[in-house]
Amino acid sequence: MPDHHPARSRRTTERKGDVRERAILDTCEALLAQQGYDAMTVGDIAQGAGITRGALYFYFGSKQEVVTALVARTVEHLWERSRATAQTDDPRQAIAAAMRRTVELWNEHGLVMRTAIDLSLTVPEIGELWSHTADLFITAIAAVLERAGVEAGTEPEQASAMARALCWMIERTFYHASQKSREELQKASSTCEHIWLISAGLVA
Amino acid sequence: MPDHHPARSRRTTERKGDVRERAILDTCEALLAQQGYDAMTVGDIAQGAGITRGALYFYFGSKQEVVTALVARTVEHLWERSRATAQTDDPRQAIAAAMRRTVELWNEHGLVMRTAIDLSLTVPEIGELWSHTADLFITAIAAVLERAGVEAGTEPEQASAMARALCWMIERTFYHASQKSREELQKASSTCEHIWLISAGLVA
DNA sequence: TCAAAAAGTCTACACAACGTCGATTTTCAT
DNA sequence: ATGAAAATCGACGTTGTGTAGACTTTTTGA
Repeated sequence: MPDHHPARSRRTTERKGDVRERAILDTCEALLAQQGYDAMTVGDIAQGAGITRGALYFYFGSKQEVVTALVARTVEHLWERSRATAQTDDPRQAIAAAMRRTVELWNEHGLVMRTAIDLSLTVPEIGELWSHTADLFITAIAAVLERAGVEAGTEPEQASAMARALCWMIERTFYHASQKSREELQKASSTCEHIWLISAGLVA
Repeated sequence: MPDHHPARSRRTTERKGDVRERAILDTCEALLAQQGYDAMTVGDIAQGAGITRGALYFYFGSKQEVVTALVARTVEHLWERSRATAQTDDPRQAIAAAMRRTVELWNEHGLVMRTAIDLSLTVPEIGELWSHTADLFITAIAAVLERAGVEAGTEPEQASAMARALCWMIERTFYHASQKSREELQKASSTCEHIWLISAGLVA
């Protein structure tokens, strides 16, 4: 709506701060991998981003806010990615596709996802982001179960509740497997897919 | 080997320190419920136990050590309790009994169990305790699956791997449900039991 | 073009919690 | 009752946090 200059792409300039902000998040992600959340200090992040602590506080109010922003950035990816996945009517294919996608997501973003899970209790904002993400998955799983013939509803043995349990199974199994290796993750995926299929009544 | 006094039961007296130590752990558990791990300070624990910080460091080297001891104490309970459970040959009954027992454990010790899970990554000792506990459950679940006819082995679709996934499903589902209410926990239990039964091939 | 406003940065400070130390008091077995 | 071991205390040094105010760079618009 604003900005009528004809031959100009959306945002004219990229604020210097935008670059720094990205540098901060990138550094945070790297440090998270190297030292873990507790060991990582605000000074470390600032240093890695090429500024002082004082300057970092211009961008974020605390270490928690930095990590929250990092999680938000990552979760954004997940959502985009999920939206972009082709839809299938055949439950079997839908399940296979979902598991394949999930493996990719954990391979790419496992570290941040694990961090998000770990901090969900401590940092309410992150808990919010993660539980919202989980809800998306639960809804998707429930839809597949229903299409496969599982009775719809929220009672303990109906689709919604089962989808929730399956979602947590996948989350936790992948959480552990992604800490070990890609091979483990792949195996874990097979197991989860198998249980999902059985739960949907799609296996003898 | 030492101590030959005939008419004396094992430990003659209970050291004053033993009482204090228990008081510290009790206080820690209470504070954990009230404020959570991060908010809880060593000073708080000491005060709650009726001593100063300095004195507390006579018993434990750090806040983490205190919590680790608390987790160890609780986990001890779990093991005793599990050992004391009647064994059944009928898989259906075994599953029902296991789930019933699990609900009880989470009702009684949910807070500490959740704390143990949360700190597993940060505090290696706690991670150790918890993963060992999980292994016990995984072994038990696998045994039931095998007795129900699931092929034994560690490949992705065999008993061990499935048991692991089911264990994480139960852990995570109970983790969340126990934060809400006993009713939620009960429902969660039904759902998990259902999926376990299906996975064992015990449901049409 | 250029000056004022906005954005970004730095150093220094005050604070909270941690863990340690040495001195001191209490407990307890003989 | 007494001496060694157990338990307690208060004070100290350290580290990491978040804030404040002064300073520099960048952007904006007349």
